[in-house]
Amino acid sequence: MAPPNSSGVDNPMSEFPSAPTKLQVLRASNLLNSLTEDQISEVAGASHLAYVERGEIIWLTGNTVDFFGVVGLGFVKMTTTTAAGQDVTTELMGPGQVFGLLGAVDGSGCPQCARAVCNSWYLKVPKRIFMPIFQENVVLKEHLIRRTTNRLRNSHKLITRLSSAKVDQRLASILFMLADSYGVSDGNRLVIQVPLTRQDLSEMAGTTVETTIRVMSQWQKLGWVETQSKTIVILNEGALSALL
Amino acid sequence: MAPPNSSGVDNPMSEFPSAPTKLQVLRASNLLNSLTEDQISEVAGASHLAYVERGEIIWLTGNTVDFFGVVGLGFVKMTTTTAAGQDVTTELMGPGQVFGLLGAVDGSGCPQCARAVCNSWYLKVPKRIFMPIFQENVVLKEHLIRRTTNRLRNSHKLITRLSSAKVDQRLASILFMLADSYGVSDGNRLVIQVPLTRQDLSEMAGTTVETTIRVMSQWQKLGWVETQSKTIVILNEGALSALL
DNA sequence: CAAAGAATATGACGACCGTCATATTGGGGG
DNA sequence: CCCCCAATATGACGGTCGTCATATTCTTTG
Repeated sequence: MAPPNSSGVDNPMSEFPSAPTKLQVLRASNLLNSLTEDQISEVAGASHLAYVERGEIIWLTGNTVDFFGVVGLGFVKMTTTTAAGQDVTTELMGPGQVFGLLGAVDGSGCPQCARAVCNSWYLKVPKRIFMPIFQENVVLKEHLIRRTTNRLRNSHKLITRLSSAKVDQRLASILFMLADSYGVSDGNRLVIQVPLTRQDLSEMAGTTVETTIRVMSQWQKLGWVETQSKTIVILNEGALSALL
Repeated sequence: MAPPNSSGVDNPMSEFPSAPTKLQVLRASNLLNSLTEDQISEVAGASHLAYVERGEIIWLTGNTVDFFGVVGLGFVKMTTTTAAGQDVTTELMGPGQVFGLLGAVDGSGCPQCARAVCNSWYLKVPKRIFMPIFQENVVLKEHLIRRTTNRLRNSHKLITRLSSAKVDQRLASILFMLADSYGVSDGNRLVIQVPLTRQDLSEMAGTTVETTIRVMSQWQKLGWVETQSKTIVILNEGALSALL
């Protein structure tokens, strides 16, 4: 994958999203922005911006990699493939979010696959450079506890939904979760600025593409949601909430 | 609940399990045993052993408590109740395991309900005493990162199962997970020393009691498992594995 | 020991949704 | 512009398992 224009300037002639700078990525990370300026400079200097296209695999489950990632622009999903060949998305990482750091900290490598949801930029932070900094930084450890706790909490919520909710409830719940993190209100419209296919949604909801399409199609006909190529818009929050 | 004999001596006249000592509980915790001897003594001195009976609630979701728990003897399950009134167990804490500490660390209180699976002893550790010790202890923070990461990993595994596996596969998977943590090999028998009802299993497998009973009943008829009042025994690992 | 309650067992029925198939639409590339 | 592929839409069918009901067994309590 030839790197596109990474000068930080939006190039209207190019289809690629403009690359953020390494410093921008690190400063946008609410986990890593607790590093000192010197440490941020050191990490930025040793890191590399990488570009991935939609669907591209960053690493596979069980791979050994010498870096962890920070999403700069776009989204990365953490997935597991079942014995039956079905993909399950356990987490979606958006801009500023770190992925793969825990594997570095506990030496377990890559317990899940990391794959780009859309064309994205991410920062590859070398473990070799980062881990000594991590070892000396108590505040970063505290932040990591909090971040990991938050992720555990979200996992518990997902478990609860998967255990008992009907598919439509699960999908509504996912839309609200996405709106919480990546939604923008625009009048009566709640615009989820994540470019997700029905396949992506189905992997998060523990169902099949066909079922996801059916539910979303019905909601579109009812005027409850609207989808465009890069967004999902919640038009009737009340109706979706009432499903829960 | 009147505290039973807590002298540390097994009383054959009593139906209550014998109480461990506070020091035993702390030393058995692979998270808390990284404290210094002085800190362990301080924590033990300020803590109280508590006894709960089967089904008893230690705290409800949303409660505010001034302690976290360490299981001494028995098991505690962390549950959420759905809008439809169904209980979902996200985690099972056994002897030596800490519950509620993350709520203390991040100030979120009790995001889940803690309930005794069987008659159990646990240590109530006052947050007021513990948190200053925690703040000064980098090794404990590192251990907590690891522990929380491990729990997050296990949650991802559960999510994967719930997303796509059939009920029998889910139950088999849960039996193996339990055997991993709490199983003892005895010849060809893998004895899971956790006293779980079909209700408990169903809450962990995201299904109903009736369905759990059907599956387990069938496996008993096939000679694959055997259940007694306090244990589940895997008799045919191969057959259960083949379901996965 | 007897009674009560909890846990387990089982049957009947139907709803949810997965599977398989086919058609249509939308987006990207040449 | 055309072609190809991916994404979405929809139908038919059937399997899994949830729901409701009832019976039996086991455990606990007085």
